[in-house]
Amino acid sequence: MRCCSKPDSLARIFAALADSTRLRLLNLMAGREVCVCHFVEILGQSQPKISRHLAYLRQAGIVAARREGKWMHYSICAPADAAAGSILSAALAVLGDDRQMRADRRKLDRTCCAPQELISPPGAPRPVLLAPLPES
Amino acid sequence: MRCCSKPDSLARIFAALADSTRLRLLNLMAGREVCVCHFVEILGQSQPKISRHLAYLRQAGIVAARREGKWMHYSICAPADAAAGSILSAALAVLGDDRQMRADRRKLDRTCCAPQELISPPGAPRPVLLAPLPES
DNA sequence: GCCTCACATTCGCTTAAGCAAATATATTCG
DNA sequence: CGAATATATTTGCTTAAGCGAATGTGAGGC
Repeated sequence: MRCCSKPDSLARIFAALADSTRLRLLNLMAGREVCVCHFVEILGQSQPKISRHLAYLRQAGIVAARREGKWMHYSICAPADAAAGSILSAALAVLGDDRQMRADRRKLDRTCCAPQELISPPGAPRPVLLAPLPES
Repeated sequence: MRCCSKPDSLARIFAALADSTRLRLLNLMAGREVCVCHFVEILGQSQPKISRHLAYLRQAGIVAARREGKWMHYSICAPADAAAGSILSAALAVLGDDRQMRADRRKLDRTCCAPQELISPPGAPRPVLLAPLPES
């Protein structure tokens, strides 16, 4: 399996969290599965950029992807390493205190609960609520 | 003050933690002030390398340096940002579960409690116990 | 089969990180 | 002041990250 030392694996988790775009993505995924189109819409950034960061998170073992027709849904999954999981939980908890992060989540809530009112291409999937992380 | 957005400041903390050498340094400093010579000795890495990583941590606002004669002592200080502080605490807590980290700390304990027995240049300062982080 | 939509990936570029080796600075001692 | 010790910084290099722009791919609809 060519696994690396534990300190390295911890460092890798921190590296995955060391980007504000990725933090915003994770914040939006906290507790729910989210479709890529919503990320693009809420962050207001280019689709390739969002996609690349999602790929990074997936490779880091932090998020899982699920295809549903044309749409891809992403959600947070507990990392294999328990220590990494506890760092991730701490990070998500702290994100909740941030203004920007809360604003992002409000936007997602609006997309979820007042669907065709303003945003999202018609027919876009709604964000779905998920159980919280295994180790909270 | 040219301060940056909160997500960016959080990302910066994670970046500071995203290196295994820096994690080992922080682990050794948890709860105590440590002299550079001990870092070099325990990690078994070059002095310039250690010094650069300490400079990085200092710039990130995570550690403070204190000069005492020829020796420099480093210790963890609570970051200005409370969220960053709570991430740092979580990180330090998790490090304690790691084999390598515990081995490092044992070495430092030996340097501290069985002084001239084997290691350290004669006259090197002893690591000093400090109060734990403000927000633990 | 072709077109479109929703994503993903590649390319070319710029910037930052990490390293070893060398050099500089500060302090103490003689 | 000069030498020695402890630490910091610079230099030159290699590698990885992040970005926009362009291109590729998989699923549905006609």
